Amino acid sequence: MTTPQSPRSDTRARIIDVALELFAEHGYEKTSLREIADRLGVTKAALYYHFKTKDDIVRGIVEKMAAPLDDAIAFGEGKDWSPELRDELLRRFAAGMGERAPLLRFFHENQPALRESAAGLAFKERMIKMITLLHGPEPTFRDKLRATVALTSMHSAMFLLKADLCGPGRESADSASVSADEAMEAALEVALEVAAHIEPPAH
Amino acid sequence: MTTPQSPRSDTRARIIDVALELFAEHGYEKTSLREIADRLGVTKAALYYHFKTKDDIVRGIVEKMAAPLDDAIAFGEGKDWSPELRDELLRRFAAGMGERAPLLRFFHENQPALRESAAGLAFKERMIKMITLLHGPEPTFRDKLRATVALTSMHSAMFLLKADLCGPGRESADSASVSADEAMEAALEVALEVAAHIEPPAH
Amino acid sequence: MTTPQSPRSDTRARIIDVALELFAEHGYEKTSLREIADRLGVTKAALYYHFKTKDDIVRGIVEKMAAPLDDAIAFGEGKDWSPELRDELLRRFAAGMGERAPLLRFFHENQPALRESAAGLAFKERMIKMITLLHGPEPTFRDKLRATVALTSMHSAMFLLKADLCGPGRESADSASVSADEAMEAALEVALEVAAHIEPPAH
Amino acid sequence: MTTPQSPRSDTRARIIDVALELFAEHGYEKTSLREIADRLGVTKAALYYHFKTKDDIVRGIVEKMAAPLDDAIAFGEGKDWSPELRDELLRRFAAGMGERAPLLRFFHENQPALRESAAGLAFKERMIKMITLLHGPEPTFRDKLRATVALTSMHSAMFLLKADLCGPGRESADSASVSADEAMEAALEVALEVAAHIEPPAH
DNA sequence: CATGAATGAGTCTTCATTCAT
DNA sequence: GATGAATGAAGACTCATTCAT
Repeated sequence: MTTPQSPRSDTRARIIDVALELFAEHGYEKTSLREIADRLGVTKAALYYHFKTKDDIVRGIVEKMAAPLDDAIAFGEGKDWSPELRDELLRRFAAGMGERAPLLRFFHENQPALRESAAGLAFKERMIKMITLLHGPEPTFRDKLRATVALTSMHSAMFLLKADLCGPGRESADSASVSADEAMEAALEVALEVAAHIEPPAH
Repeated sequence: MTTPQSPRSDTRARIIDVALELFAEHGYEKTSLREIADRLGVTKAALYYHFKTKDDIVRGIVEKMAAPLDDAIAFGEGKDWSPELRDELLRRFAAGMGERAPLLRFFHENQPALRESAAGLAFKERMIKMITLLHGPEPTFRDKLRATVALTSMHSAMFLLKADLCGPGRESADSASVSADEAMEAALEVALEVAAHIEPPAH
Repeated sequence: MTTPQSPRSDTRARIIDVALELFAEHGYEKTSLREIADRLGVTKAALYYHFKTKDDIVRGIVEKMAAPLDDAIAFGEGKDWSPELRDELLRRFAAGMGERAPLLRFFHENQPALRESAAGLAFKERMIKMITLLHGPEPTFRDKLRATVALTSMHSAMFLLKADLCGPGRESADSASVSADEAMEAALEVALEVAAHIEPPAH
Repeated sequence: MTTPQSPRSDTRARIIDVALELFAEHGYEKTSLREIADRLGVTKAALYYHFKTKDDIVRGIVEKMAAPLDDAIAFGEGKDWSPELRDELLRRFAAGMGERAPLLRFFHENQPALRESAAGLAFKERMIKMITLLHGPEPTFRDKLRATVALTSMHSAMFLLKADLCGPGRESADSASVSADEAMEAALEVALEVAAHIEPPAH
């Protein structure tokens, strides 16, 4: 069903890339199909050859970019919960999403739009699945929250990265020189810290 | 005729309340001035009597709702950093923002719109200030990130709260029964956990 | 009917002055009552105390400013046409309107608005009356046209005056230094030149 | 279905024609895009397919209609000034603009709107260029004014034509029967009269 | 595969005007 | 004499979407 018989055309893939970039940067609502089309050098109508609707582009984005998340979920599902599993899940999530930062940004910063979108909800389902895998069985609300917060640390790291650039004269010696990769590394560490507090039932 | 409670029309205040409610629920872009006006039983033009522009309503929201944040900042500013100060700041932030959850939701879930808004940026500045007070002097990037993540825990708690309600058949015994207040309490605890890892320079 | 029993309030007069200034500068349509009110330091509603409607302000302008025109018309009416009368009429028109340049500008540059305005038509009537007095009895179309063109020379002079300021690098030695008064003088001369060609019936 | 006359839609051209007609008749500000669209039997949005903005329609009008003016300017530019050149320029201007009377009307009667329009200023530049060609080198202010007044005679003729029709009971025997063509002829003659007074430097 | 042309619904915004106080 | 609050109508403009070619 998801495996196409042919490369599905280059344009389709380019639309997805450009759309995600713009959605992450300017937001879903503020990004018009014309902008996407213009940046690709095609007409709006061309987009409609590849996608039935604007929301369908989101579906395309999710389908293409959520693979690492699905892999992590597949890896965790069925296995018994353990601190090691928990940490491995976070590592896989970080590895997969670190390179797909725009997707996370899009997800976190466009909830209102995504809430009304089938594709958006599908991605949210995955995030929630990931959360449940992280906190394991019989979680307290606190545990659920720790799992959730751990998953958001990546996005927070990006927020910080952008914020430091704009803020006037607030560049402490070290943080100004942090690269995106280093930021993601730090995000994983902090995520592990948070998750470490998750207390499994003492069976 | 419509029972005016106070001599000076309270319409302005009502606009702010309704607008924040709708902005948080449906998003800034998806909330039209017509919706706000309708829910208030006035015409769109009435909104323009009180606010020069849609974005100006955001400014109004921030000005009215950011007071607790400002108080917390004022409390922390000038004081020497200490773990106690850090925790007290978080407590004050939680106390102030817990009751203003919609504001936080609006802030986190509408970044694209807020990025292009003077009022939005003003609020962001406050959040960043709060972050710097939390991590104290000479922070590592990790410390900054911990401060940031701590501040987001409140919003994550709300995300969880909503997610549990909507998600189909995923109500684990305890979390379904968590009240908003309990959630905020948990959020504060997790925030304190995260912030506890902040390592001050060993002067 | 036009003679008020009292100074009619200072505000009324100030409204008229400011309105004409703005109407001439930015045009009738582009000038909002708010602009007029703001510049006067009063509220829009205050304007409505003095004038029933926006168009009524135009009526006020005409009533206050058209006096010199009426004087010239009164002077010419009833008298037998002669080249001397014609020239004297032009001189009086020039003397009266030179100081009321904004009125002429308003009239010439806002025809579309004035065409739909009772007050505007009233002023137009006066201009047409002036034209008929200028060309005298049994005019050819050419004569009428000469009279018309003569009356427009004042406005053309103002057009030139403004145009020279903006045009990039087009300031020939003499014209750049022309004052408004000199321009009006020149306008009268050219008007007399044009009118001189009017050929009266050789009775 | 609606009999498309030419392969490439002629809608753009029709918009320009209808828009100029309405702009000249009711004024730029008072003409809404809905009116233009309605008269063409299309929707407002269709206008926006062809023109980015209302002002862009003006640009379209000028680009399409100013050709004769450009031709006259091209003819005059570079040539040494002489009374013959001056008169030939006027003749060409009259020939070109006589058929485009609405454009002149639009220009003269909508200055406030045109002053704020790039397209409007572009046309004004041409008019000013035409003026400078007419008066030749080292003009006195009077000469410039004569050139200006000469160019306005066409518009004054139209003013007269319309005035006679509307004015109540003021139709002198001959002028009522003047056709548009005759009026333009008269306008050219008067223009030549005015321009004849231009005094070139006695080099 | 893709475009050119067009639509319908809706957005923010502005304005002249009104009226109780 | 004047204001504060509000309205109704309208305006320019944008956008996702459609469809014949």
